[in-house]
Amino acid sequence: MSRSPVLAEVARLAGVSVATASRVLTGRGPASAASRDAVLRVAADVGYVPHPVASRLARGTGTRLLFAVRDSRADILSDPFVTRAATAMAVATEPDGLGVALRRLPLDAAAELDRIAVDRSIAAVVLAGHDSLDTVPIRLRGRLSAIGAGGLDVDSTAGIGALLRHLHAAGRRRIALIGGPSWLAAARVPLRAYTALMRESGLPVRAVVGDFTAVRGRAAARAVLRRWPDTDAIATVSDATALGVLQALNTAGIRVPDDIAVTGFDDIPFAACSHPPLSTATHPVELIAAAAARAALAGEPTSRLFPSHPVLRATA
Amino acid sequence: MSRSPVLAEVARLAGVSVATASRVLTGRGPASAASRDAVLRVAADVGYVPHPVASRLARGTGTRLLFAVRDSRADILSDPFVTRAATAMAVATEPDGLGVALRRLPLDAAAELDRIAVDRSIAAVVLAGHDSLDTVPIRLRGRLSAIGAGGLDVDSTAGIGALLRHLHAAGRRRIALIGGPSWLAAARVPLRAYTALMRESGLPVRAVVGDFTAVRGRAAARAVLRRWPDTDAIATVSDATALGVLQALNTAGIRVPDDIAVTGFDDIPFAACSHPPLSTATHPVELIAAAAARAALAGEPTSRLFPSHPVLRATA
DNA sequence: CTGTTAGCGCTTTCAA
DNA sequence: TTGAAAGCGCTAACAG
Repeated sequence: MSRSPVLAEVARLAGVSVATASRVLTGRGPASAASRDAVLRVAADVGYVPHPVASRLARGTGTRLLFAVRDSRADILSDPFVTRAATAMAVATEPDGLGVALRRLPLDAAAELDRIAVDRSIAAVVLAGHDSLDTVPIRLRGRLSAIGAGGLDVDSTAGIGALLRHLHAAGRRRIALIGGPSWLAAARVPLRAYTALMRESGLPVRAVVGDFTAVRGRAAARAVLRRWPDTDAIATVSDATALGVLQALNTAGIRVPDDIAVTGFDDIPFAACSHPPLSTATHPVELIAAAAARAALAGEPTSRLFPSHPVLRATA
Repeated sequence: MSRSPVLAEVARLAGVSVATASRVLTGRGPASAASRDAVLRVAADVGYVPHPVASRLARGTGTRLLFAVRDSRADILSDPFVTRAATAMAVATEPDGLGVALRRLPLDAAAELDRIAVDRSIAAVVLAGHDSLDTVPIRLRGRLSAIGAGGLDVDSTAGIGALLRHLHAAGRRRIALIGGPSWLAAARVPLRAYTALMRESGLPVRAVVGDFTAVRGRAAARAVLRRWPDTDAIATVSDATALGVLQALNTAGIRVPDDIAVTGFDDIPFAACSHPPLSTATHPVELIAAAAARAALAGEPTSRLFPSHPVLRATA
């Protein structure tokens, strides 16, 4: 078993120069039909597989897509949203010979971003949890995209809106919201939607801060009950939070949804396994992640909203 | 803002050749204290960051770690175990300038493995769901490791054993097991442990096949009840399965753990959020994944068992 | 211990 | 449209 065939071999066998072979195989630059055919046939014959590393070195682009998640929690990289997204990116970039790298960034990410900008092994960067793309190093321009905050995001205004309207239609009139952390600009979107809707319907605004974890969800639920004992619905912006809420209500002997309705957000795989099964909104996390990866690699700072569909199970 | 400094610059500034600079910076090969100091100082001064892509091209090693998961399910790549492990690998390999790629392999993976073997961008491969490493292409030798099946694995004999003993001590005498899929060699380990323990204690063997999903867990639970109506405990080899079991029992009006005790396996983040909270065994998935990544990269076909600790919550 | 010299495999001017 | 040649930035013989 010999070494894998290289471009030079293909070129020689096809009777053209490596330059021509390269042009044909990459699709960049001119080539006559004759040489195109020859090269393509030989390549297929010998089972030529290009060497992405060599190609990227020559082109000056990196070999990995960095998924940089800004968060205050040290364990954010084991958050289901992050692991799902990272995995989807790995799948999406695999065919290009790229790999994905993962890094948590502290809230003040400036220094870290500078370091990333000079790392020539990084082809592009997908940012999550960042609120202003204006402050990123210029050297990163043209090779990054963002999830959330003005980048690729779930249409949470519509999503939370639909859930809240459902609660309202079901007769709930004292609806609390457990939102996202205050340092996250993207968390303001669902909060605004909630506030506007409550005002509009003449309902009280009962918002507390959450952090996308079940632990915080439990605590937040208790806080809500203490502060507004007559609450009849708790909406959240994350399934994990909602599961925490469910637990807190269960142990407090409060019936769901009879006494209090609960809604999640994201429809993680186990949302259907809670007791009662969680009503939530489903989001194409894998699609979003793949789109973010492509946008970063293409250098187009895409801004796009993905649909949020209510999934009504038993908690609301 | 100019380009990042390259090795040649550092060498020139330090008054040595690039070869020496390379030796110092990579730590391979000799170097006098004097040149070492000079190189290191200059490198720090100019903020030299090596170019992993160039280095790996020169060295002939790839730039990504492939996590190849063999499974019959098309959606296996969104399994929590896979996403957790992949993420952990991305974190573990990030400092080396590597990225991770993810691929599902069909049960008959021979052709796919051959293709992987000729992909020069792949530095190493971590296999999961594979049962015999003897059949992998020779070209992959020395750069792969395996999770499960004789590679890096959870000590499921001990883990399942501890859970079963706990059930037995709690008075359960008709314990069923929902195991793993039959095509997976690694699934035989917990099954053997279960069978041995049941025989030893003079208890009936009630084993059915599962596939690590909640959906299958629901169906399997119903099958168990139909076949052995007096079952008083259901052990599983995956939390997802156990959550499915819990659901099936809930809807059947069977009380857990009063009527039937249930145990999971893995302690996924949401195991604590089920109702009742799931008793299971906790496993260092991230540690295992990181170790597998290191072993693959180091070319040492490690075989090691990781501890499984019972986490007794409310279902058993 | 050190520098010189070839590469690693591909891309991309540039001149023909 | 094509080929020669010069890199991309680093590593590793090899001779000193």
